[in-house]
Amino acid sequence: RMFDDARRALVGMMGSGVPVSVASLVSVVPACGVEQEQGFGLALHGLALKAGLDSVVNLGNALVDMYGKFCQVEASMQVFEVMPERNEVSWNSAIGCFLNSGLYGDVLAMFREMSERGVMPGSITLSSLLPALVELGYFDLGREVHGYSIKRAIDSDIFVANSLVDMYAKLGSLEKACTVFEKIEVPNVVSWNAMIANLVQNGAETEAFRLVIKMQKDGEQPNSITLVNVLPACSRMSSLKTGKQIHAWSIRTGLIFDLFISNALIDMYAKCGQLSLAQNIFDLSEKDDVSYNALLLGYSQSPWSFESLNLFKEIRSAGIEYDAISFMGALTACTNLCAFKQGKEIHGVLVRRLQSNHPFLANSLLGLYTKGGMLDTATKIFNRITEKDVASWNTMIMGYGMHGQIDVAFHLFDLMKDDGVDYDHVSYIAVLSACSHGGLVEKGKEYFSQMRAQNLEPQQMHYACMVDLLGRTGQLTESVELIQDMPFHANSDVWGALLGACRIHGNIEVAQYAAEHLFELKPEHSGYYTLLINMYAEAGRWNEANKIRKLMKSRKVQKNPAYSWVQSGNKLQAFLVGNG
DNA sequence: TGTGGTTTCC
Repeated sequence: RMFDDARRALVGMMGSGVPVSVASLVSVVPACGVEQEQGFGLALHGLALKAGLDSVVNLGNALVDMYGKFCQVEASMQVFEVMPERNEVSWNSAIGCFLNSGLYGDVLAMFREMSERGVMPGSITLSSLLPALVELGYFDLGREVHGYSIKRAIDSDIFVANSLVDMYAKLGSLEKACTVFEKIEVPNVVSWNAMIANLVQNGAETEAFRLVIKMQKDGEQPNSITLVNVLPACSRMSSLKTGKQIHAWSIRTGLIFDLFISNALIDMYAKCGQLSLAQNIFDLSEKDDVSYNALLLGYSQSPWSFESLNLFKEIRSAGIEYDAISFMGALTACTNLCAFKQGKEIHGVLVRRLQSNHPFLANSLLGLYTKGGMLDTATKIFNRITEKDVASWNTMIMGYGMHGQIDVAFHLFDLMKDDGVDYDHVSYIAVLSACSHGGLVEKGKEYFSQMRAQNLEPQQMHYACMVDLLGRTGQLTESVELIQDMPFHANSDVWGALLGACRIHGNIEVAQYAAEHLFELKPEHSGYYTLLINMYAEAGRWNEANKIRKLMKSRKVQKNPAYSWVQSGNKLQAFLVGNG
C-alpha cells in the first residue's frame, strides 16, 4: 500500500508540472523492484533520463538494483556502465543483479573488478559473493573471503556470518560451519535455518530436530523455511508422526499457505507412503510445477504408479510446465508397472522435448529398458552417456543380472572399477543378486567379503542377497546362521529372502521361524501370511493353515489388492485383479 | 545494496 501511495504522489507531481526530484525517484524506484512493477519502473527510468538526473549516483544505484530485481541483466548493466561515478553501493547492486539471475561467474568477476579498482568490498558485498561461491564450488576462495572478513572485522556481521555458515556447510565441512555458527552472539532465524538445512542434507536428521527445539529455547520461532528444511528429514526417517506434527503446526501458524510448505508436505506424505494425504494437500493448495512433480514422483514410487501416468497426461494437456523431473516420474512409473510400450512412447516425447542425454533421465531410461529386458537398447543409451555415474553402472549391472546374463554383469562391474568409478554399496547389491540368479555361492561370498575389505559395511539388502543365494542353493542352515550373526536386526527384506528360499525347498520349520519375524515386522503385509498358508496346505497341514488364516483375520489383514491398469479413453484406470 | 527454502535414479 505504501508503494501505491508513493506512486500516486509521484503521478500527481508529474501531473501538476512540478519537476521530479531525485529524492522522490530514489524513494520509489527501489519499491518497483520489490513489487515487480516493471512497467512503472521503466517509466521512472525514462523520467530520470528526461530530467537529466541519471548521473546522480544514488539514483543510478537504485536503477541498477531495480533492473537486477527484474532479472533484466542487460538493462542493469547498461545503467551501471554509463554511471559517471560509482560507489560501493553501485558495485553491490551490480553483484546483486548477477546473483539474482544465477550468473555466479559474473558475481565473482564483478567482485574482482571492484577490488582491482580500489573499491573495498564490505559486508554487503560478501553476503552476496559467498552464496555465489557456494554455487561455483569454490571452497578455497570461500575460505580466503572468510579470512578477509576477519581482517576487516566484518565477520561478525550477521549476514556475513550466516553466509559463512552456509558456505562451510555446503563446501567445506559441517564442523567448520558449526564453529562459525557458535561464534555468532545472537543467531537469528536465518542462522538457525542455515545450520538446520545443512544438517538435514548431510543426513544428520536427529541433530537437525534437536536444533529446532534449541532455537525455540533461545527465543527464535521456526518460520516456513525452517519447516521446509525439516520436512525431508521426516520422510527420510520415516517419521510420519513428526511430519504430521509439522503439518498441524503449519496450519496453526498459517504457514500452510506458503507454496514451499505445501509442496514439501506433498513430498513428505508421498515419501512416507501416504499418497491420499499427499493428494489432499495437493487438491487444497495453490499449485505450481513443483507441486505436480512432487505428487507425480510420489505416485510413481508407490503401488499406485498408474496415477503418476494420469497426472503426467493431465500436466501435458493442461499446459502446465513440465521438465526432466516430470519425465523421470513418468518413466519410473512405467518401469514399475512394466508398461514398456508406454515407456517407449514417453521416451519419444522426451527426445522431442528435451536434450535426450540428460544425466538423470538417461538413468531412468536405463531402468526402463533393463527391466523390460531390452538390454541392447539400454546398452546403446548407456554407451552414449558421456558422464556415466555410479547409478548408470549399477542399473546396467542389475539389469544384466536380472535377465540371467550374469557374465556380462560381472564384466561390467570390472569395467566400472577400471573406469575409476566410485562404486558403492548398491554396486554390490547388483553383483550379489547376479550371483543369486546364477546360484554362484562361492563368488557371492567372495564379493561379500570383498566389500567389507573396501570399508563398505554390508547393509540389510546385502544380507538379504546372501540369504537368498545360500537359501536358493539349499543351504538354509547357513542362511539362518548368517542372519543370527548379523550386527543388527534383520529387516523384512532379509527374513523375506529366507521365507522365499524355504518355499522353494519346502522347509516348513524354517519358514515358520522366518514368518514369525515377518508377522512382527510387517503385520499388515498379506503376502507372508498367504505364503505360509499355502505351504501348510501343500503339506496337508490344514489345522496350521487355518490358524494362520485366523491370525490374519484377527489382525484385520487384507489381501493386497493386485492392481492392474488399462487405458480407457484418455485416462488410465486401475482395476482389481483376482478375487481380492 | 545483503544471508537461509520445495521436486532427481539403482
